[in-house]
Amino acid sequence: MNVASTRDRLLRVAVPVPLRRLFDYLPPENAGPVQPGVRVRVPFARREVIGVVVDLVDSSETPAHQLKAASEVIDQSPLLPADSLELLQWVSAYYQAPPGEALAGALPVALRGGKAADSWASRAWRLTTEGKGLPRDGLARAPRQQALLQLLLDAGQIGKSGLDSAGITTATVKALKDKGLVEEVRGGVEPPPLPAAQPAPPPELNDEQRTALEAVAFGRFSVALLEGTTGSGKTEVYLRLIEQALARGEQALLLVPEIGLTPQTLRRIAARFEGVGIAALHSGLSDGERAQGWLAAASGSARILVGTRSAVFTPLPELGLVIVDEEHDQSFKQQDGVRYHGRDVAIKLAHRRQVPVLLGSATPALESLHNALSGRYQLLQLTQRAGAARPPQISLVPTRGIAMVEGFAPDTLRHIDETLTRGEQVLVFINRRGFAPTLACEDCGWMADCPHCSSHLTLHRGRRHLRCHHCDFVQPQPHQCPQCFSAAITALGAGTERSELMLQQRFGQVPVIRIDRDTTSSKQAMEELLRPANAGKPCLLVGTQMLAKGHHLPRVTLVVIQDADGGLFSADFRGAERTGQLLEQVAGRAGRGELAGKVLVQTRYPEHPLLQLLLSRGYGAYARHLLSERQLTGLPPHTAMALIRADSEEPQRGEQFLQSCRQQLEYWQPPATELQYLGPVPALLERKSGRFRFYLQLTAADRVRLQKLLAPFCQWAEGNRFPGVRWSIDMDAQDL
DNA sequence: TGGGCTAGTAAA
DNA sequence: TTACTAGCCCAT
Repeated sequence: MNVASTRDRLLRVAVPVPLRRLFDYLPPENAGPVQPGVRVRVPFARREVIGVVVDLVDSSETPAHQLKAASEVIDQSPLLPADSLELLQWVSAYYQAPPGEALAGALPVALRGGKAADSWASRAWRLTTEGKGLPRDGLARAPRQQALLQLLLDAGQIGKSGLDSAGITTATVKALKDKGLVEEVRGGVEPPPLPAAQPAPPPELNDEQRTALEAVAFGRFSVALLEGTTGSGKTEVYLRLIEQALARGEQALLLVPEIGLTPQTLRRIAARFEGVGIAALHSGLSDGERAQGWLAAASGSARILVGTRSAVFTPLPELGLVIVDEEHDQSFKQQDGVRYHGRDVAIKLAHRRQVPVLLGSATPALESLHNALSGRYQLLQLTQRAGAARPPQISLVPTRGIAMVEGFAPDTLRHIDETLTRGEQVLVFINRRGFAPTLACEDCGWMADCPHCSSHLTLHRGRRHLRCHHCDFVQPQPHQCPQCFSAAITALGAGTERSELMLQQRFGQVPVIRIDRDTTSSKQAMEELLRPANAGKPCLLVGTQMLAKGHHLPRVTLVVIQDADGGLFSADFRGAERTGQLLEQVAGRAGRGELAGKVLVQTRYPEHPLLQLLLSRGYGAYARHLLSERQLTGLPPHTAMALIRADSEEPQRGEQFLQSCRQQLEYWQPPATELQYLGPVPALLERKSGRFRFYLQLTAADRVRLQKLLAPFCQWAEGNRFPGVRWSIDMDAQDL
């Protein structure tokens, strides 16, 4: 591509607005050559925005007199390379998302504005020509400057870390700079430093781990599902694969769920790969740190990228391996904006780049399991717990008709007591934070409901308020019924706060540690709270699913699941799958060390066939059973599903909009076995933040059929006005 | 009569 | 999404 040919071409720009199209611009006056992937500042309506050039074209559908010129080309070289642009355009097409939003979502926030990409480049210093001409002892009267001069004469240039280790301050550097002897240069971008770690020797692999490792072939595309029981050493397989990728001179991408990226995990990776550039991208970082990590990965200085969902869009020029840990985790699916699934995009990425991808989980998503069983993916299994650990013994504790003590059966309390007496640790899992899920009046039946959502308010006694967990509405805790003024108002049910209090009163001799979103709001809080547990002292941990994932607590020998029934009767067809995953993950926290583990599952329905199946034969058999049920009912993963979601303040508006959608769609594609419509139906949480929510469900024999229908549908819906209605497409929706 | 609010509209 | 405009209400 020569300079003259690019100069006069039009820029096809993805602008960050919710419109499903691109916009063409003239290049700015006196602009040099422009390449796809650079950011540009462009006039848009009556303002200026930052967009990304996705293509250079010779002609435009926009009449020439309407074309405006871009005001500035921000980047010299593409911020997003061609393959990232193509992946993002695929995402935009597959998820029916506006291209500008997909592109903007791929850039770290700090780069979405017009900030220069080299703002995060490391700074280094070297001698100017004049400086180089000085004799070695030319600054004898200023010993510190003399030392720096000698260093620079020997090393050529020196960075911040070099200065630090030589004990030279920036004041000295500035002095030489002012004399015109030293100049600053911009180096590459280095990833932000990780918490310090003690290097640890890698553990021995067992036969299963070795087989799994050997099954992954580098240098070409393949998908493998690593189905490994909790504690079976999946992480060790990941680390060995990463090691191999690094040895091949390639970069490795490790995607983890939102709460999986703990300092503990990062330390483990840092400990294994000392001296290797590792970038971590997660929500706990500042915008600057994120940008720095992203750029370090994009420039190749970071060889390992560990990150949540959105890290899948980070450019990795030498990518050789993709791993998705806990691939079943819900947090991989974006719930608003561009509703992509991180795991599925990771597979697409690996396919495009012709590299292997490994999906790991103790409780695979039915989607992945289906692909593995049908031969599309390779199935690798780890059935033995690593080291001396043995699988926990699981038993049901029936609670129907039993006199319960604040949500605990007498039997359960006895086991807790015995375990603590032995000096071991107990973990109590309650999937509900706060003190109680609602407050009710005993006299008139009033209940504390959210004024904006179709849900109850949760009592948070510590903060003396009622809070809605869906919209964050807060009101002070009432002490009499607002309806009949009776003082007899009771907290119904139990959350983590209430159980913590009760357990404290009963087992006050050991620390009771509560882990939920309310106690771990600050960055380091979780680690801080878990310190006594990690120290191995007897203690009681009470928490929500935050506690269910990824923590290795070798002294926990008893796990109590306070209420297993929640998801068994869910209206969402994925309810049973999720409950199974959660129970298996929580149960997996027991007995990870040398001591045997025990799991108590409290339930009102001990005879429930699904519960029986899960407990007697484990998640593997349970999931395979659910898969056959889904086949009979024609549900994903045996079919493809998309939702058209709509919400409005007035309930009829959203519903009517979806009604017209259905009419339009049926006109294009009448219902048939290969394509079925359901709805409009109200969402499970019908009202949220003052808006009524409905969806129209499309189920098709294959994805292509849905794609072919949804693309024109979006054009149609975008071209029409539906006052008061907000709508979106949710391809492969995970929640109803 | 003008200020302030909302609903509607266009974006290259 | 954002920024602006037309139309409307209501207090002065």
